[in-house]
Amino acid sequence: MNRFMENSQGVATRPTLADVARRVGVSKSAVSQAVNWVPERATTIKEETRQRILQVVKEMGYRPSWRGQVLANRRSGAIAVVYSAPLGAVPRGVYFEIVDHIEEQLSKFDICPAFVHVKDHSERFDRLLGDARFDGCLTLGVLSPEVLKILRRNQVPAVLVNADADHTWTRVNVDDEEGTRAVMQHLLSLGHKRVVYNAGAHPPPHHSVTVRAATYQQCMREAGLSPQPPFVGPVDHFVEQLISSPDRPTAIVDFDHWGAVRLLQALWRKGKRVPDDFSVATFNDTYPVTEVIPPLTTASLPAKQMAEEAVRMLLERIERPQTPPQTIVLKETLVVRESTAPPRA
Amino acid sequence: MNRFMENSQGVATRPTLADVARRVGVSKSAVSQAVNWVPERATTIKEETRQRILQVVKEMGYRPSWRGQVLANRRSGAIAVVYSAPLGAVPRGVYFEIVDHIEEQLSKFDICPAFVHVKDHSERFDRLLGDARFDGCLTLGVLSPEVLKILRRNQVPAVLVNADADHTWTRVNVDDEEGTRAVMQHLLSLGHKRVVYNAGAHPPPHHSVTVRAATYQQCMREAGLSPQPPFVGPVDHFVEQLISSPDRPTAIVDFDHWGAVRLLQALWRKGKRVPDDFSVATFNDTYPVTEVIPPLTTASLPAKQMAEEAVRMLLERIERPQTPPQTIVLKETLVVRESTAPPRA
DNA sequence: CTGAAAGCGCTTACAG
DNA sequence: CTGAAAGCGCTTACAG
Repeated sequence: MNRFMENSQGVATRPTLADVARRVGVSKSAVSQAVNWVPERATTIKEETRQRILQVVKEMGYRPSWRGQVLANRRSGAIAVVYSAPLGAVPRGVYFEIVDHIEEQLSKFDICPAFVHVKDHSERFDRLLGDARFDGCLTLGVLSPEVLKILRRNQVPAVLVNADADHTWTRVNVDDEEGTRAVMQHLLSLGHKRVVYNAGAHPPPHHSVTVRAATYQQCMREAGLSPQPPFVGPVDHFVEQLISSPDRPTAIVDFDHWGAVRLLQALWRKGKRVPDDFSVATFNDTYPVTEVIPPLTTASLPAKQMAEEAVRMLLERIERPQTPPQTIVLKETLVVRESTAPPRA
Repeated sequence: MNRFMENSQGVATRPTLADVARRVGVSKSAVSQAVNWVPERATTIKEETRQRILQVVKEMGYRPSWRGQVLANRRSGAIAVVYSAPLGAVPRGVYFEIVDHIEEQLSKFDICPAFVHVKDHSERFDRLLGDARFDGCLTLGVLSPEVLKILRRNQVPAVLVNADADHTWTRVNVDDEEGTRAVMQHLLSLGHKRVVYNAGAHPPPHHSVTVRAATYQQCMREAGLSPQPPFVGPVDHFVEQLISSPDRPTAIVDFDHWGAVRLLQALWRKGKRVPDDFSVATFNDTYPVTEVIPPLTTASLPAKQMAEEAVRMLLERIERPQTPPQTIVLKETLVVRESTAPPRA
C-alpha cells in the first residue's frame, strides 16, 4: 500500500480529497463525510456509498491534510505551553513534571504541545500568538505583566498554572500556605524549637517565596517560638551563619528542592550530617530528592492533578471562549523521608 | 490600537488580508507583497503604495494568519521532537539538555518544537505524521524498528539524534568509544588497577550500552589488567558484591548519571565514602552531577553542538528533501570532579 | 507597477 | 441520499 501518487515531475505526492472523490466517482463532500463520520449528523450518505469510499480511502492511503483542515475548521489543533524559564529553554523541576502530565493529557486529543519559551524580548511571543497558530495556551509559573498583556490582547484562551495573576484569569494554583504549615507542623512535632528558613541566593519573583517565608514565621509564632528572618544569600554563607550561630538551629526549611539539594552538599562540605546535626525539609517532590544523601522530606506539588485540571479547563475555554474565569487551588502533600528526625538530645 | 474588528454578531474577529485590501483600495496581492516584502523579488509594488498599505496594516493591527499561510505555502512551519522515553512523557537527562538547545535554535526561525511522545502503540504517531502537520522531525535516542518504518513511510524529513539507525538516515551521533576511553585513561592514570563497570538494573536498548561496556573491557586488557564482566542488576546487589569481593575494586565506571547518582547513595548507605573507598566516574554531564555528594567525574555529551547540527541538517533537508543522508559524530569531553582520586595506598 | 484569478485541501450549509 | 458551490485566508504565477 503506497500512500503516495506521483505528480508530473515524478515526485511523490499525497492523494487529496479530490483524488479520492474522482476515483470513487462521488463528490468531495461525500468523501469528507465518509471520512469524518458522525452518526448523529443530520445529513448523511448511504451506508453502501460510505463503505465504497472508505475502501478507496484505504487503497489510496488517503489521510485528510491537517493543513486543509486547519483552515476549514478555524482551529489549528495546536496548544502552546508558555513559560519564561530563568534557567533554560525547557521547563525544569516541578514544571517538568507538570509538562509531563500535560503532554499525557493532550495526547488523548491528538494534540502535541508546542513549547514557547518567552525570552526577555517578548515581541516574538506577540508574533506567535498574533498569527493564530495556537488554539490556546497553558502557561507555567510567573509571567511578567508584559506577557500577560500580550496574552490578553491576543484574546487567546489561556489557563495559567501556578502564576501570580489576578482572578480575571483562569488559574490553577497551589495552597502554599497549607503546604508550609504541613512542613512546619512536622518539624515542630518532631520536637524542633530552633527552625530557620533559607530563601536561597536568588529567590524567584514568585508568590511562593513570600507565602512560604511568611507562613514559616507565622507557624513559629503560633508555637510560641521566635522565627528568624528568612535567609537570603549564597548557600555557603547560610551554612556558615548556621554553624556559628550561638543558639544553633536544629532544623532548616529550604525554599525549594534546588536549594535543598545544594544545602545538603554544603553541609557535607562542613562535615555536618543530616538529619543528625540538622533536619532539612523543602518543597517540590521532584528528582533528585529521593536520590540524594539523605533522601529529602518535602511538600509535594500535585503535578498530575494540576496538569489535568489545566488541560480540562483550557479545552473547555477553547470550546466556549466566554466561559467566566475560574480558579482552582490544589493541596500539597507532605512526604516524610530521612532528612528529618527529632533533634539530637 | 485594537487588533480586532467586530463581525455581525458583535464578536471580535481578526482582520484579514481582504479587509486590509478593501480599506487601502488595492488588491490582496498587493497587500500580500507589501507584508512579505522581499526586495529581490522580480515583481514589486511601488514604494509609495507599499508604505500606504503598511500604514493601514498597522492601523488595523493586521497579521497574516498562520492558517492561511500554512495551506498556501505547503509548509506548516512546525517541527516535531520525537522520542519514546521509557520514563515519562518529556525527555529527561541528557535529552533534556539537547531539547533545551533545540528549542533555542528553532526559536530563531520562529519555530516552536512540538513534543511527540511515541508510546507503545505507535499508530498515533503514524496518524500525526500522516496528516502532514510537521515539516520535519528531530528524534531523540533509540527508536523501535516500527517507529523508523513509520518515519520512512511518511517521507518526512528527519534527523535522528543519538539513535541506533543505519547510514540511510541522517544522524547526529556521539563517539562513545572515545568517551569511554577518556574515562578509563583517567582512572588508570590515577593508578587504579581494579576497575569495574556497572551497567545498571535495566540497561536501555541503546548502542551506548554495548559500546561503553566493550570499551571498558578493551581498555583494561590494553593496560594488561583483567576486566570484570559488566554488572547488570539492582544497585544494592552491585554494592554488596563490590564490598564482599576478595580483591576489592577501587574504581567504578557507571553506565550513566542516573545510575551513578543512585550508586553514591547506595555506597553511603553502606558507610562507604567516595572517592576514599571507591572512585566513581560516569557519563552525561547533566543535573544533578555537580550537586551530589561528592560531585561526579563524567564524560560530557556535547548537547549544544548536537542540537545545533541536528537543527541545521533538518532545516537543510526540509529545504532540499533529496539531500543524501549524512552522519555527524561528535566527541565527548571528560570533566574531572571530586568523585575520582588515586586509590588509597 | 498592479490586479484578477487560480489554487492550497479541506468543511459545511444549501439546493436538488 | 448526493453534489455543486462557497468559503476558510493566504500566495503566486500571469495578464495587463
